[in-house]
Amino acid sequence: MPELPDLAQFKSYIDSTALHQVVERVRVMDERILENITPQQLGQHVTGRSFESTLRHGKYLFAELAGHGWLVLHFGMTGNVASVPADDEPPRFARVVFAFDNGKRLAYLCQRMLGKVGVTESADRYIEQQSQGPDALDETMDRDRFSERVGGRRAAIKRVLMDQSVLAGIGNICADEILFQARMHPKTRVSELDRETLDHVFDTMRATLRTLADCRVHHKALPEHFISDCRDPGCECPRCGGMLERIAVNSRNGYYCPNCQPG
DNA sequence: ACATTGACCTGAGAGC
DNA sequence: TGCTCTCAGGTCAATG
Repeated sequence: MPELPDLAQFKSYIDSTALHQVVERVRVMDERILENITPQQLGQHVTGRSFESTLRHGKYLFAELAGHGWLVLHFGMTGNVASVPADDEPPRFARVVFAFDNGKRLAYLCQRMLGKVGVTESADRYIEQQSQGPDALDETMDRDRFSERVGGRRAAIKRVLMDQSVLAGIGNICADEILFQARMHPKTRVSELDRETLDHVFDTMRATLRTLADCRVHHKALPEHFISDCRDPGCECPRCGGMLERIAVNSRNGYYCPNCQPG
C-alpha cells in the first residue's frame, strides 16, 4: 500500500491522533522491525517525550521529538498505523505500540516486516543518507528541476519515476496512474522526450499525486477516469473502455491502456 | 547506465 | 480441510 498518497494519509492520521501527548511506554512486539536500535534505546529516546510535528519525505515519515531528534517510520509494502482503543489488544501485525499518558495508543503495523522503525538526530541528514531525491510534491520542485533530474536518462519512464533517488514517493501504483493520466506508455524511454513532453509529465505527476493524496486523506473515491482501482487482467480502461494490458517494467507488474497510452 | 534477479519477510487467495 | 503455488503497492545487493 504505502506510496506517497498513503504516507500523506498516515501523516494526517498521526497529526490528528498522536501529537502533543506524552509517551508513557513503548512496546516493541518484534524487534526485527527496528533499525540500528534496541527496544531499550527506543524506549529511552521516546518515553517521557511527545511528538511535536510530523514530516513526510517520499515514503518516509518522521515524527519530531522536540529537541531530541526524530522517530523514523518506513512502511515497506504492508506498513500502516492505527489507534488502539482502550482495553483492546493491539491489532494483528502490530510491531511497535506507543502508549500515551492519556490512555491513547498508536500502533505501527507491518505484516511483512519490510518496513523499519528508527530514530535520527536530523531528518534532513537521514533523507540524504538514504539517497532520497526531492519529494515528488516538494513545493520547490518545478518544471526546470524535474527536467534536470529526470530528463536525458535512457531508462523507461516508469522506472525513472519509481527511482527514489530521482524523486521520492512514487511507487508502482502511482507510476501507473501518472502515466495513464499523461497518456504515455510506461516503457517510453525518457531520452526520447522533448522538453515540452517532460513538462507535460511533470504537470500530470503533480496533479495526479495531489488528487491521489487528497482522496486518501479524505477517504474519497478516486475520480472515474482514474486507473488505480483497475488492477486485474481483463479490466476495462476507464477512459476508452478498451482492455487494459499487464506489462512488466523493472520486473514489477503494472497496467496500462494500449489504446490511450500508445508506445 | 541500465536491466534483471534474488533476497529479505509474511500472509491471502486460488487451485487441486 | 489441507496442501502447494502464486502474488503482493518496497528496497537492496549482486550480476550481466
